[in-house]
Amino acid sequence: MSQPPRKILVTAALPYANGHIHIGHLVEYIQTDIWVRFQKLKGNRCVFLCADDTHGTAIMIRARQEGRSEEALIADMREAHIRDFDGFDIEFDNYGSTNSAANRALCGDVWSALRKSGLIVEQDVTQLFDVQEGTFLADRFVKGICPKCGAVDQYGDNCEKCGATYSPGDLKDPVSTLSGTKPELRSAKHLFVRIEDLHGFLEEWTQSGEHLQPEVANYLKGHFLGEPLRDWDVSRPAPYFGFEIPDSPGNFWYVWFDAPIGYMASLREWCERTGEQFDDWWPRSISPSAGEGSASVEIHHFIGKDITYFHTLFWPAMLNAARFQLPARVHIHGFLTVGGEKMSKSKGTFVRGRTYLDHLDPSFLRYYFASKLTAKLDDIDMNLDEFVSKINSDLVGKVVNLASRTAKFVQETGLSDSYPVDGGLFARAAAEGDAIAAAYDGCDYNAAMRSIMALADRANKFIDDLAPWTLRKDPNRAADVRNVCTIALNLFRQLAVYLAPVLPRLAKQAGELLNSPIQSWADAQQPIAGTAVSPFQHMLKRVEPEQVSKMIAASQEAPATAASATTVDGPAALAAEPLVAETISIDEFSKMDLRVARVVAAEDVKESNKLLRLTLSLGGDVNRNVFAGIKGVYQPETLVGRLVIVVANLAPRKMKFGMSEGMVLAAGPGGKDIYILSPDSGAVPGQRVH
RNA sequence: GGCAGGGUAGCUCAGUGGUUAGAGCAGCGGCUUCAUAAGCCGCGUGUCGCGGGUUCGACCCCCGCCCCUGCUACCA
Repeated sequence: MSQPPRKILVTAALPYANGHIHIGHLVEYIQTDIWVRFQKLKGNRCVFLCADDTHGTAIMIRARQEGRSEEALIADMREAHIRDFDGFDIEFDNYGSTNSAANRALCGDVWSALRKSGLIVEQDVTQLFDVQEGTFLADRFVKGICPKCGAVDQYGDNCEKCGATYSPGDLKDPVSTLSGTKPELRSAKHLFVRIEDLHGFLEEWTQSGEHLQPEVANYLKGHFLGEPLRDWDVSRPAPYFGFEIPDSPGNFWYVWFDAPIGYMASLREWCERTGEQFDDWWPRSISPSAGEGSASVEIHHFIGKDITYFHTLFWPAMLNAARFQLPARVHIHGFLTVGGEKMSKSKGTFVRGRTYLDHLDPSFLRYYFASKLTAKLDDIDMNLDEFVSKINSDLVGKVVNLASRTAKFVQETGLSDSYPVDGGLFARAAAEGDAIAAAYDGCDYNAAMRSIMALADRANKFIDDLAPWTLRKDPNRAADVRNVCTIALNLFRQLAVYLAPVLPRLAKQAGELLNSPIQSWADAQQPIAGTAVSPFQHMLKRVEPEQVSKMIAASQEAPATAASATTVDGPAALAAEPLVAETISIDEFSKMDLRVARVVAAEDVKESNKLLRLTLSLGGDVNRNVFAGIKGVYQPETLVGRLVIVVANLAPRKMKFGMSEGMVLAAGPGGKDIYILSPDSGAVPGQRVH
């Protein structure tokens, strides 16, 4: 019954600072947050850590395109991430950044341990180099013709058409997607970790059955552990946004080296803030196979299946080599699909967290995901109709309804002075607490939600059978009414405790209603009596399907609008700006390079009262950073995805906020009357306007 | 190609070597009207992907096949 409290360190994967949080990310953060809240409610000591993952080529390139520093970019994104997580009640004990002093120091520690173990080796790596941009090109930044089958537009590492794999040097007619220029082969020194030396350890750790789901263990065994492990390339030559390796000037730690160490850095920051000892929470392990004594801390990582091998091979290898305690468990979840399909920008199912919050209550998503999540790494599907009906019938119709149909009968009197005889209902539900707890602890939230809803059904039937609204008509039965409602409200409160990890707001509201705060999992074991009952207030609004469709519409990339109208147009516009009398030649016109472009990012320039910062794609990976004076007329979110016309050869202009590399065409006199030009549907980014 | 996971009622999913395979939602009929048009009762449906095999008996075990998804380290 009462085990000693566990000491648990929990991490969720670090979101990359290159994009906003979307509902796919939220599967993980909600899953983890529920687990952490559950552990805390159980009385365990639990620390929940996360951070922004900030390094790497993608960040460097994007910052360059936006004409600002990497630091400015990641600072903005971090702020947005924190705001989004907060909106979903995801409560980290510390939210750090991999670009922090703490992380640099810890990377240094781990690095020198690897050096001392003799695991670091040097090898030359030949890669394509973009001379114009002055940077080596990762495979995804090179396109060319497949050397095997001749398919065009293939990435540097493999061909999507014929499936051939090759090295970027083999690619025919390679083109850098950054600059559009032809890259050249150059070789540079890279540093590798010889993890094959740890093969035996990894075999044992991954296959022990204790740390990983069985599918994952099989995957690793089949894919990696069956043959010698290849050396892991952990450095990148300059220029690279990251930490320079102290004993190898000009080389930087690869982003996947410093990202997981970011977990530790976040812990260090938390320790500094709270006075806790780092070594108590992430000890140096004496034994390389990490003893998990009862007194020691358990480390739990929650990740998506896309980053499995980083967390189950490289990371344990690094920890082992540096003699840090290994994770007790890596919990791996699947991807989110919407309506049975991959999230899609054009279908509007690629929903950002922020967009969701503009339309819907975060509790809904928390509950919905909880009802779908199991311990397996299957993908989970978000069916929007089901989403609406689950929220409305489970949460509103079953759970909250228990309170809303009885609370007002006892508002005057409060709960009965002692808990009445209820035929064992409360006790039976209390007895299920351990099973529900086990489901939470084992990440089988689906099972937990099923059990809880079954309890809600029983409670509703109880009220229905006893019909307090009928009893109420007989003045002699006032005590019975009070007793029935006392039971009903206690059953409601019990459910609120069981749901508290998922729905912290509901738990708080239940506490306020009954004037008895929910603070612990054990609160579900004892009924309360004699407390006052506050006036009932709505706890959750039911979902209207229109809210969901609006959210989807707001997430949809604007399709070309087909407007047709036969109207009579007035002369005012022409009068305001008369036609220009002077003519130009076709040659003069053709000096202007007008292009179709797609808005791939749009954001507010805070310091300016007119400007939005737009990132325009001209196709491929050719992007332009353009400032447009349309703030207040267009919401940045509504621009993303739509096609515009840009003057591509307008001389770049340095502005206070960065470089503006073009101009988006719009009609209208200005002020609020600004109308961006769109090409007809069918146009694609990069096409020239003639 | 290989590997992993999945294919169970209209939808989303549970499930176990053994009597007539389940839940929620949707649908249909009734009751109720306290409650956020909420609640309660009753009803239906399924070749449990296909074909073999093991077994007294398989949706669950084995083999083959089909379909879906994902992965396939020096990309993130």
